[in-house]
Amino acid sequence: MSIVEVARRAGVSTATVSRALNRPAIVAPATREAVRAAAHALAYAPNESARTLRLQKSRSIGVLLPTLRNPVFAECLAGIAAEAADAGYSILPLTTDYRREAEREALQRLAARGVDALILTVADAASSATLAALRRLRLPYVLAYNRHPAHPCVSVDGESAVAQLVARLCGEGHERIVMVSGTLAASDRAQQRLRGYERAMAQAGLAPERLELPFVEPAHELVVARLARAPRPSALVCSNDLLALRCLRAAALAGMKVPQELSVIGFDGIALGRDTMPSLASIAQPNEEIGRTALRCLLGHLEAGTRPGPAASLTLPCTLNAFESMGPAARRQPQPPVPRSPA
Amino acid sequence: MSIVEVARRAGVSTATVSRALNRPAIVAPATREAVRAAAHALAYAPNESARTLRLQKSRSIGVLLPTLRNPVFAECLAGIAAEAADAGYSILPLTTDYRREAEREALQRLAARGVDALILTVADAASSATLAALRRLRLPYVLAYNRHPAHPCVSVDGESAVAQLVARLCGEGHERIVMVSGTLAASDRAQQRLRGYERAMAQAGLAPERLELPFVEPAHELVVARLARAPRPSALVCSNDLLALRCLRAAALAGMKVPQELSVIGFDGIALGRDTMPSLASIAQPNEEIGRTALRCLLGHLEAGTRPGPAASLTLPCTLNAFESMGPAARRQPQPPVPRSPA
DNA sequence: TTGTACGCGTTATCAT
DNA sequence: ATGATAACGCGTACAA
Repeated sequence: MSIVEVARRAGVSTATVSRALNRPAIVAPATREAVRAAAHALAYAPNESARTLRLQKSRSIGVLLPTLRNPVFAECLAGIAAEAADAGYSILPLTTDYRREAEREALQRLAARGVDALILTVADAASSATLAALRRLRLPYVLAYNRHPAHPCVSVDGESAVAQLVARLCGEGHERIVMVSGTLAASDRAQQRLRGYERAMAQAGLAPERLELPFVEPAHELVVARLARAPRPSALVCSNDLLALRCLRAAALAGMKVPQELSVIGFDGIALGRDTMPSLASIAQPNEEIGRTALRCLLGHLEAGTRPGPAASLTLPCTLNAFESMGPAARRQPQPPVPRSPA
Repeated sequence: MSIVEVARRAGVSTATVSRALNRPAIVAPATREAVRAAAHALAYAPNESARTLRLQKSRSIGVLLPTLRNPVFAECLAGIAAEAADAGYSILPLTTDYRREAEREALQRLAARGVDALILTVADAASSATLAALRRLRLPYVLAYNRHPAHPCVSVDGESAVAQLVARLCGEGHERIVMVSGTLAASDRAQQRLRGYERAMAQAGLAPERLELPFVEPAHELVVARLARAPRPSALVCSNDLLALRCLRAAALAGMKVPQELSVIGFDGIALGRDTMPSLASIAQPNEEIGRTALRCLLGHLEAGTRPGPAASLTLPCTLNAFESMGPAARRQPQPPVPRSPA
């Protein structure tokens, strides 16, 4: 089913077939149609490997993500995949499970596969050996979620978003706000969010407090234990939605009403947060849009024959989903009950 | 950075380089080491496109899934990806968003990319035009989640699992059990689960009742409305966990206590179900294992030069996660309160 | 044990 | 407007 069969069937040379299919304008209408008919009849599809070898372009994009078990990255990949499909590109996804060695290996494999460009989320852009290796390969790339002045990044300003959130919480009377995060070493995003929290707390003159949760295990107990201990927090700002969901459960286990006695806010805005009870307040990132944007950025540069540099970085807006799990702080002194009917 | 440079640097022919790297046993130890040193020094990685063209094998597997937004498929893909990485294979994932036309297109693209085999989840195996086209391509493939006697499938027996669950619920006093499902046309799995429900209800002499929820929207209102109407259900058996989560929320909105007044059971066993309040009871599928198994099955056949047939089908066990959201039916007649201390 | 030469399927260059 | 041909990088049959 190669171009040779099509050529034979259409009674032309292989060169003409190639031209008729790739640059229809430069062949005679009659031959063009003959070729098309033959190709259609044989259900001919050009062999992409041969094409890649010849053109030194694979029309494929490598994607390096920490995991697909976190809906954030699954959604991002969905965005990348949709946009790639539209443009006739394929994607080669590889996950690292947050292991730094895995990043290097994956990069090698993607390079060998001849991807035209890469979208990646690394553990820590500042210290990444992977990025150093990537620069040497001179492959176009864009980071997703990571933020670093030396690299082209499609990301959100998590630090400011968290700072704004904390400021808002303070404005609503919260004084005991605890930041819940996972293993900081695994994610520069978590570090940025923590910075935003610390900045806002300092500005409000409040003492910061951090609760670090082990990565894999639900670990509700740790949260429950903290919630039971005085001074009890009035708000939990969580580094991501998966943690926030666990905090919601922990609050229930600890017997604290959300949001009356405790506000819980996540980060990511995963779709499932709309279905919980209470629904999960969260700083929502446009995950799918991050993927789509990163891919479009790359394609633009590929067409132009250039590579995205730090100047190509884009900061997408995140929005606060002020859902049910957040509210103003409970008053310190309980008020008398509101009378049923106006006096 | 081709094999030519390595050959030059090692002072041998390209043929020797190829042999030294692919079949080390048949070259002299000294040359072998020289070649390895040169390859290492140049960070040489064989061009996969050239290799694919020459060998007519791409060491890549196409993966066709409905969506990545449902954690079920994201987890499955993670399993496929992990197993593929171990075996030195790449994966090319494409999603269809439950659109049947998209299945055909995707198949064409995967074939053009020269994948060695395919793993796919189609809307409905019985009526799939995609599967017909696939057979004509003579590409090895395995269906994941789909179940059909004419195809090799890695799946679970959802029908029996739901039937058993319903039987158990009946045994625990439930009499008003409603099945909640999405658009049936989009998924033969949902149809099978419904059959299991209907069978068990018939066996118990109970009247079946189905609540169909529109696919995308949360649609809590529909569930709330049904919960408010007499006769109120005592149990909701949901076709998947995403629906079940919504039912959990709907129950809270309707003021029904779970599981005391209403049991809610899902299907899939997504990881997030452990973190909700109450935790989500669910018939858990081994999603990741389904992916891994499908891939291993394919690789085994690729090695043997054969193609999996219907006889290669595997049914993996699913397990009932009897978490907090399910319990025995409330007694019809309220009992007198239990005395605090024994008489 | 190693080297030479060919072909995998495609597209671009250069003739015609 | 079309055809012949070389080249992309690799693995292998065959020759040495």
